[in-house]
Amino acid sequence: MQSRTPAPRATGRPRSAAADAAILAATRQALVELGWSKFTMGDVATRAGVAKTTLYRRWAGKNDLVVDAVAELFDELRLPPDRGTLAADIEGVVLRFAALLERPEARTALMALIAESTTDEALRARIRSSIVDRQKRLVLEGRARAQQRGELPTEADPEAAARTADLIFDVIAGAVVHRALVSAEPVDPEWTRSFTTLLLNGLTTSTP
Amino acid sequence: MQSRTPAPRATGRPRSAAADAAILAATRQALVELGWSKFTMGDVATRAGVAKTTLYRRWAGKNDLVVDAVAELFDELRLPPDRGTLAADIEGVVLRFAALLERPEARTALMALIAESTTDEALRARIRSSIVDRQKRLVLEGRARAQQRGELPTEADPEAAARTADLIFDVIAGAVVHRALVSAEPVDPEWTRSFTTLLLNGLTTSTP
Amino acid sequence: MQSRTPAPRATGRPRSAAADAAILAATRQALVELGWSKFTMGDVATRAGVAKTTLYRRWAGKNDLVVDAVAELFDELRLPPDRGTLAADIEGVVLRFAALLERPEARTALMALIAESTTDEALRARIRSSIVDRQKRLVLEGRARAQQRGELPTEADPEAAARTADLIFDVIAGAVVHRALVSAEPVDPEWTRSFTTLLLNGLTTSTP
Amino acid sequence: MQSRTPAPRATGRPRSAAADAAILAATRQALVELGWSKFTMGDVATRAGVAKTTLYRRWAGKNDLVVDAVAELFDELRLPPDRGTLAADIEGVVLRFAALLERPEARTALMALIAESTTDEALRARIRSSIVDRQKRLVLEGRARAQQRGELPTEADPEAAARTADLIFDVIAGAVVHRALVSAEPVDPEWTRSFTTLLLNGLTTSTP
DNA sequence: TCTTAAACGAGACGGTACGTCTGGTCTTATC
DNA sequence: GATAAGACCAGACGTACCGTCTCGTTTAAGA
Repeated sequence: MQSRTPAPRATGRPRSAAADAAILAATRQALVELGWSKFTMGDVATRAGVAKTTLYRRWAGKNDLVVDAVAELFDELRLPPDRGTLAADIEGVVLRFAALLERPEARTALMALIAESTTDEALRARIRSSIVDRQKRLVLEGRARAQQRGELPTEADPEAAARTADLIFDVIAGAVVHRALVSAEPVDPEWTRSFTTLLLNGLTTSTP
Repeated sequence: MQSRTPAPRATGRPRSAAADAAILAATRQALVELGWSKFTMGDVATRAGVAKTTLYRRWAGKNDLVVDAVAELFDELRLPPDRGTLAADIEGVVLRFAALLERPEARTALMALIAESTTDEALRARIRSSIVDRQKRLVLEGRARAQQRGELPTEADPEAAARTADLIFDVIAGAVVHRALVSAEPVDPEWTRSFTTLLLNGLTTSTP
Repeated sequence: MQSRTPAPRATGRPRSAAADAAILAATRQALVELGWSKFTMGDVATRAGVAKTTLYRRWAGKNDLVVDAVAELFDELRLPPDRGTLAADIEGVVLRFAALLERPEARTALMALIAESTTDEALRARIRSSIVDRQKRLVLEGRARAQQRGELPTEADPEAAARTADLIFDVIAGAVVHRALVSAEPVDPEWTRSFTTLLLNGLTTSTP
Repeated sequence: MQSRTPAPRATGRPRSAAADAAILAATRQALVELGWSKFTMGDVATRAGVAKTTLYRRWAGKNDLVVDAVAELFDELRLPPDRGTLAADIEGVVLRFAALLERPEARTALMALIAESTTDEALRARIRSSIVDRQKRLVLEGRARAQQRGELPTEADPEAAARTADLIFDVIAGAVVHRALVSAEPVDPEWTRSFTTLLLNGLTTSTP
């Protein structure tokens, strides 16, 4: 986020830090109330009690602004305290992720940004670094715990280990997002348990 | 799709079927070239050689039009011919689905529509009936084949069977979409094989 | 008006005379309720219970249709019965003309058509032959009566007589129209008497 | 005209005076080239090198804009220098008024505005205050000169004097407009002399 | 009575303008 | 030099009419 204030200027009126916070809060509020397509920069400025120029001085446009606004939400995601088993850890993170996706500002912004990113490589990079990649640590931490417990073997090849972590991340995040946003069904404890069982045991053995 | 011609009128000049086809084709072309945010109704009309009013006479707006345009793409998805094993069938359908998601019009439209659908219940229903639910048959057909081969047991409870099918659909579709659009990494045969192994055997046994 | 049915066709279904009447009546009604700028062909068609094509089969456009519709009103203008003096005859015709201009359909249509005619020579000719020139007979008849009574001399030069008639027509019609539509003041008996006195006696002698 | 800048704002970027002038000039040019019915706001904006929003920020629509544009023309009308007789003064002002009505932008706009004003009371008031009433001073000045010369008596009753001035204004303006726009005949010196003679001497004595 | 050809209703069609809204920039005066 | 205010250009929005067209149906005159 500090990337957008490239150099600390020595002269003139300093930028208002309060304005930054107000703008990001107003952005999230506007996303909640309006959704993506009715979300406008002018509206955010009004809500934040700020001039439009102040927005554009800090962010290049809608997309950049919203990335920062929702990144703050995703930064709150944490791995739950160690519950003793890999299955419990997975269920915990799935439910926390699902809780995040139930916030309307996250739902609408996330999908819209990904849609925009299909034709905007810079935006894609920004989303990955600000939002997506930060969540991978959850997978890595979870695996480390499981390996300590002896539930998972320690992989020799670090490259293969990274590939597997990416795969698991895509499976977990993808399944939860698809369930919540595409199928539009609740990610409740029951579904979470079924999903975790499938993920751990596989299709051939998880069905009794 | 026939929902947009509510009643077969007996009187007046009939609607041009050629215009319908030209508009849907122009819609896909515009999505490819412009992406979602620069996609405009006027541009589609011009490409299709049609007046803007003709678009609005058939579709209420961008969203409805694009749903129909991309639904035509998804209707082309077919389960590959029986390859003898469940693993091969899964890999086949994953690769076909990934191929579809590599088409820029599908990528950009799908995510944007889902984003819009988070604040538009009618749109969500339209997407489900026109696009999503139709693909579930792939899961059902694949399971039937596997059950005939004896790879999967026949479930007694039909409700539980339906829930499982939904779960598998969310996992497969979600993982592929996430890999392709969020992680923006290729869904190549190697990844597909790893994913299929994980799905069939589970996390605890699939990592040697 | 018959100019719009160029040749009596020998075959096919004949045009409905009832439709003609209904359309002209609907035209006047629409002018009353909507004024010129909100007057639309489609609305007239609906009011007349007729298809738009039926309008365009008979008239080339708004202007032509309205010319015919208001011409019917102006055809009702008659010189009042001989009241014995030129002053009384003038007052009579001024009041009748003013009564016509109080009809909203006449007010709005007349000025609008004249405005259009400034950039449409054919329309100007059509207005003159259908509306304006027909009223000149009122001036000619009035003069003839006055000459018979001896109130006005008989002019020797017929060309000069015609020029004078045109001048008087412009003065009477122009003054009444300007009073009614531009100044938007009532053309009541009092004003009519003042105007007639001025017209007969002139500025230098009419103000006591 | 200043009525459209309701309050002198203290803050924000001030409105461009250059834009105002460019728009009014473009309006007159468009009226000349296109006439009233083909005159469009978008076209004026393009001619003036201005965005459509800039037009609508200042004027509510076509009518208001054109009133201001033609009012500037009418403001140029002046009583000619004193020519020594009332007849000469009248002829002078008639010819100047006629010259104005020969400008296509004045012809087409004036009649169209009057037509619109028949169903729009606010527009009528605007036309009167911006265009019509300002010309009455010509009548008042002319009468004052004539009274000084002794050609006309000084009226005792100021109300009657006002009524007479209004009447003369309607007769002069009405006759000239009718001659120029309805009869579509030239207001040349010959016609002007005949008209002035009629106005001064009346019908009964002006015809030899 | 049976053609037959134009008139008719309905409404879709390609266009064009409307007046509004948004995006992103700029120009003021103020802080 | 940052700020609030708001004017500015550019261009898309969805609507309304225009005048034309294409249907299927109706209707009178001539065969």
